[in-house]
Amino acid sequence: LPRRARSGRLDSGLVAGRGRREPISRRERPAKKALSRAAIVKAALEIIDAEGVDRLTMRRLAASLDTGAASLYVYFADIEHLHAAILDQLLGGLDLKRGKAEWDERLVGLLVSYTELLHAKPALAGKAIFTRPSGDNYLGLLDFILALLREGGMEPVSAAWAADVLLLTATAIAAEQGRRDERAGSAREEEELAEVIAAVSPAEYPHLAAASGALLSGAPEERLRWAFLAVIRGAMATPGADVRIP
Amino acid sequence: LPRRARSGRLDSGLVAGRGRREPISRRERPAKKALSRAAIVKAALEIIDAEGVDRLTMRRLAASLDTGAASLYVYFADIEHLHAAILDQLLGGLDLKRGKAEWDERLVGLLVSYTELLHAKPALAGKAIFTRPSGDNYLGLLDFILALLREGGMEPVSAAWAADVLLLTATAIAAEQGRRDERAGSAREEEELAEVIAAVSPAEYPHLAAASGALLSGAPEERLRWAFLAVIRGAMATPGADVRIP
DNA sequence: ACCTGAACACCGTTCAAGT
DNA sequence: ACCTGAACACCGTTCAAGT
Repeated sequence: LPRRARSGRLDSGLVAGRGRREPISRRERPAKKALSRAAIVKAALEIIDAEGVDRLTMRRLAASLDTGAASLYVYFADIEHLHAAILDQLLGGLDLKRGKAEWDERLVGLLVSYTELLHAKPALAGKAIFTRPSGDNYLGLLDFILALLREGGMEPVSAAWAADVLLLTATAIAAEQGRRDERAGSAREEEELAEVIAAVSPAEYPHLAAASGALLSGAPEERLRWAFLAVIRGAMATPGADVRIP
Repeated sequence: LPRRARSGRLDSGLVAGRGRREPISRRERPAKKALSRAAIVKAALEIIDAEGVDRLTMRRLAASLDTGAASLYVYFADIEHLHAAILDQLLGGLDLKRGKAEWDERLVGLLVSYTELLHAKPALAGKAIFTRPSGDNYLGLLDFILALLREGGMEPVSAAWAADVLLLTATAIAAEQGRRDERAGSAREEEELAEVIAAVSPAEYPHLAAASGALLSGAPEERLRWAFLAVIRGAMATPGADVRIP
């Protein structure tokens, strides 16, 4: 095992007696599995769950796989492709069953599930706005959303554009909401905008002052369902032709 | 001027004759202005315009102001607060005039302007999803949107939630679209998802295959206007009570 | 083809020390 | 109060060299 023997990490585990550092045992790092896209994504998800998305870096991920960061570039062109693959894997947990409720109620439920899935990983949601995944699970989700919209009788162009907007909205809300939760720990100035809105001057911003109660009202899930419902209803009432620029 | 004399950057300008490096002249760095929030934001905008948002870092920004990165922390708690201040400054360029068109047409136009403003700065738009600005210009924009929605007769809670969703949607679209444009230079695999969608298997994803033409159809501005119009119409038809969870 | 260590070219933030 | 250099604790990506 020449490579492992040369490893600095392993060496420090073997040089015993100094500072009681936990030895890197065979239990922790069993029979060094071969690298693969799937194995890398799995390890990435473990890091995210254990320490949060911010701690997921190429270097840290590589270390958890007992290799160097450079090795990951055999499987992913860059960190954005890695993020896309992780997100697609996550989407595999979505339940795309038929169900018996009305099509719009099922669609809202699905989008809420999607948002909640991303909610715990706000940083990942933020990345997803830039790099949408193009894996099987994302395609399956998109296909299912289109099916529901068509089931509801939505015009084809509206349905296509609505699916796009709905997914983007869900992703953006997950990114925003999730980050807000993360910050809650700091406690000193959680929700700066909310505070500013609550204290805004009626003379300077009359409509804002009048609406401040409404702006801060509603449980997160209510507002989430409202957003999806509004987009669906609006899309239903808006054929693509309404915005055609000649 | 003891500090400037000690500056490594300036020294390298003074040691003449080596490699023809452009001297840091008084024209370029005139009479070293005092730091202030406004001066820092101004310098940041100059960097963004000249080199793109990705090049805007605390260290680089500080260097352009002839100081060290640590000095900026007197004015901004962290880089996110800096981003929020930059975005708010940018929003000052928005035209909030009354106009004579119908309220919804004016609102769509305003949101398109907002998106275009951010479009050139996709990375900044991406940050704005996490940290919304809470400066005067953002408040003014929010106030104006609320005024238009109320002018259209929208129910107060719907109007408040719609303003929030519209701004988030515009920001997310700007982030997504802008990044796509940035990538166009690479030319090898522009729009991975689009390619995948165009070539999707009808057996596996029947609705997606059927909608692939519609999904890729439409000019960016058509789709943008459609998205805003759909949200506005949907919000009009969706009172907050429709999603109240008892 | 796959994997590696080392290097390259950077980051944001903190802090003791100065003015 | 404001400003600084230096340090701390990191990053993503490339590349020559190995197997």
